[in-house]
Amino acid sequence: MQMPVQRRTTIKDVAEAAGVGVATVSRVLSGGSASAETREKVLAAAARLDYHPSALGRNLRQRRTGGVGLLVPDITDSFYARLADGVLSCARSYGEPVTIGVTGDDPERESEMIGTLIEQSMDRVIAVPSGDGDAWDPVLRAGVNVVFASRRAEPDVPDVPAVLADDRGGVRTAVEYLTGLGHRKIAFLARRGQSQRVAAFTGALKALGVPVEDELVVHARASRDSAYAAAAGLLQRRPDVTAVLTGGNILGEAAVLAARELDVRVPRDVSLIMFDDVPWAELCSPPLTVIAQPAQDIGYRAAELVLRQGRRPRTVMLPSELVVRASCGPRRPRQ
Amino acid sequence: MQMPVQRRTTIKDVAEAAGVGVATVSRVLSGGSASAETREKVLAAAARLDYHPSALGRNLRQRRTGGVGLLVPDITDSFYARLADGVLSCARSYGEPVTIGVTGDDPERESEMIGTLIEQSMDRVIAVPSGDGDAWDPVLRAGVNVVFASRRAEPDVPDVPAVLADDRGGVRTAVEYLTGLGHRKIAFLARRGQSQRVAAFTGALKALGVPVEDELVVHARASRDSAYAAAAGLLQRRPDVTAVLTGGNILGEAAVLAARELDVRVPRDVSLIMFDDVPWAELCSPPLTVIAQPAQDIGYRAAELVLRQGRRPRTVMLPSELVVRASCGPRRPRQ
DNA sequence: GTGAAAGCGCTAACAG
DNA sequence: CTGTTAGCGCTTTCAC
Repeated sequence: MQMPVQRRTTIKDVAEAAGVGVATVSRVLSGGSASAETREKVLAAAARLDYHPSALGRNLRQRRTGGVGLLVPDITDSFYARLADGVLSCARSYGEPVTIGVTGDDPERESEMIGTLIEQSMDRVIAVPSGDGDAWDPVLRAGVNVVFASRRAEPDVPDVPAVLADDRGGVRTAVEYLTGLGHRKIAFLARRGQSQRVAAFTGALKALGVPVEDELVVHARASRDSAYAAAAGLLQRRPDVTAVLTGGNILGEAAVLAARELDVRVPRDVSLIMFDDVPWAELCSPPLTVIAQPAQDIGYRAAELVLRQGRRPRTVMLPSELVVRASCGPRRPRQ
Repeated sequence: MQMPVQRRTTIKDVAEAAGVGVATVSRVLSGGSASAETREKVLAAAARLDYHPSALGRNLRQRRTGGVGLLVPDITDSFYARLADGVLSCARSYGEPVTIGVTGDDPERESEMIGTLIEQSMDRVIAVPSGDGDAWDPVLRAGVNVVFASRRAEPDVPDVPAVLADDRGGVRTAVEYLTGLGHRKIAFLARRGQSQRVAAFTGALKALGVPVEDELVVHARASRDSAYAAAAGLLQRRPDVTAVLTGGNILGEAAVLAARELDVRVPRDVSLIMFDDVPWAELCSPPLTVIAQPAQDIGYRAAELVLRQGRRPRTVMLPSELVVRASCGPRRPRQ
């Protein structure tokens, strides 16, 4: 049994039904000039036939795809989900569809997705770049409008605006808070590619006269497993560490889990600050002190930047904020 | 200063460069038959010119859009994020882009998004339907391939396959577990539209000979605020309730928060079971007992259904599982 | 103010 | 095996 597929109503059908030319229909429907009478007829016919203009035809003609592409490392990560939500929400108000791609923070996969996007003639892309800034070169030359969100590419791509949270400020505040509690052996659990935050971290330590140990900066890949391994490894290897700062909420989750597993008490044995606020930070035991970032705003602003044609500001910096809850305490040597 | 936008390389350019006709290029690139020599020339020319076929042209010609549309209530909800991740992951293996829309569980917004999708000529859609089954009628008649994920529409739309988790089984197991612990006053915090689960809930109670009180089924809207209000309201209004089952993780979050705020201890004063397992359920204090659903699988399977052309099974049911942690205890009257 | 016609980039007939 | 041709549905000159 075959589903009775009805042929799509086209602009031509409407033109015939209204007794006018196709050009007129097009004009009326896109707000061009037409006599009141004609407009009336066209609108009536369109409504009667339940006509929906085909984005395909329009886009082909205009050599561009409506809609925006969005590339995030992991949609399962609450931070990126909120960022995506911001993008979606802004795009909706422009009536633009958004096509999403997950890069897994893998430069190769990222290029692959970029390929798909330009194949779709997407001419506006928001990305949390995972990889090689060079990968963006062909895209830019193809005239695609790119905005980076949450981080820049490395090496940096000039001419691409970005919407960022103030990592530096966040890290500095956190480190000051921790040193204020007496901590000296502070570790940083980072995701690969968070060199920005790592730099801010070591910079903050130096500024406060705390010696920097390279070994206390630990890198993990994007996956939960890798995060857990990194966290557990750190806690076991360095019992002298009394405070940990994590570069993201997946890493924070891993740190809490690892600490619990290894019977390291938070905040008694080690203080913990996590990058990015998530709903569960408050439900956690103990409730986690975090560096909150306006994930949703970042997405929204990035979408605005890419959707609003006209002059484009170079870069937008949004504030981070230290939200103190109960995962930090005064330094008490663990061993 | 104007960005030097280079005109897109078209199939015609490649044809000229290779000294063949456009049809030949098309054939070679889509795996049709051609002499080894010609194929060579075409491929070389394509590579040299960095040619990427335009999906726009192809789709217009073929009267369909590659790619699949995905409609979820809230991408910020970890369950739907994981579902989306499953879809994305499957789609990627088919090389299909996915366009995502957030419905906010609002039928009106859902219709709006459906409109956008058919305007894009999307001919394959995966949806967690929020509303009116009737809204899907025009879509189906337009020949769009729809698969529902995680729930069906109401009133149900025939001919639309669905990938579901076994709600019924999950609820029954949970209720049995709770009654086994001695609980009789069990409340169900539901999102609007979860009539399936509510029915399973009351059904399970009846089967166990526990009297059903309508007032113990509380409905909330999709937002966190509404969820919190519902949870807090229930806990205050009915101090005789000793166990709560929540229809989703946002509601679970709200219940934990409300209980904490109202100084109701879990599981001492009230036992709590949440629908859907999320990473933070384990980090919560106490760790939450949950009905786990294979969110990612649901998405993946739904994508498979919609992408694999050919015979389409009616419906797929995936198992739910009760994961016992520490949020339930024996009944102890609260007042 | 309105219609006819020319494509946008591609594929599928249809000839050769 | 390959080239020519006719559109897919739409917008946009360009005449009238």
